[in-house]
Amino acid sequence: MLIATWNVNSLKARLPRVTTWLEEVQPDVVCMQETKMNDAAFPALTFEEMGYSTAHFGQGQWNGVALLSKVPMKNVVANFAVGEPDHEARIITADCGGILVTSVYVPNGRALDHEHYQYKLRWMKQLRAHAEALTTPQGKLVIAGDYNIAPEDRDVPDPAKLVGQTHVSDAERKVLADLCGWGLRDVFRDHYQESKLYSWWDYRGGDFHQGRGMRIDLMLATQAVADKTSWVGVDRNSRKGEQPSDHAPVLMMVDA
DNA sequence: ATGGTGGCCCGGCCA
Repeated sequence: MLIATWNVNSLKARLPRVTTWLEEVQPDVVCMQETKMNDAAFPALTFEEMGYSTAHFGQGQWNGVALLSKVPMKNVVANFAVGEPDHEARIITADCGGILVTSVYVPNGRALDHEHYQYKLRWMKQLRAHAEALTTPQGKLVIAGDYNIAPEDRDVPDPAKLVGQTHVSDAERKVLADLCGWGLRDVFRDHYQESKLYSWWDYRGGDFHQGRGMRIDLMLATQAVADKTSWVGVDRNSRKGEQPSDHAPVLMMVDA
């Protein structure tokens, strides 16, 4: 089963590229983020014609997450599975062919002294509670999406330049490590050790072409899933060309 | 230190 995550940065703006990509790559399950539309505007029929079941949790012009699945999808949960519901559309979960799959769009944080940063830290703690509520560390769970956190210094080009900024702070990395400590593996890191492998590049300043990005789109999987993961990759080509998202898809192949 | 690009939708906000 090929599972992908992609922050599309507006599904309305990206739909032609998304459908072309689905035809080429044929992922079985897709976690999508930043659809930036209402549920009524979500092009479910377009995806259904391509063989996908869909679930969307939107709120309008910001945020919005979705799941596409070619394998039977059931038990859809919009929002957190436990605790106070988030007031923004950032998380959706479903059972896709026996694997619990959660698509997440973690709050950006904006700045270390901003209220939004505290929201981000709280959000990550609730995400751990969400995982605990869904299953045990021995279960089959993938939480994939835009975490807006670069887990380690090797996930950014120049750590010294980012001191004092979001995405790399100790507190953010700690709440991510705490989530993984529950029983999730960063499957990309199980397969690649080198630095300078990214999933997001700012539109500005020619960052993509100059290799300035961050690895902030993560696929976290319980051990049972990670053990069956034969391949992981970032589809950099999808960051090229006309009207790209600023994120590239990340993919993992889970053997039956 | 700022602003750069590109979403939202048309004046800034957000990333």
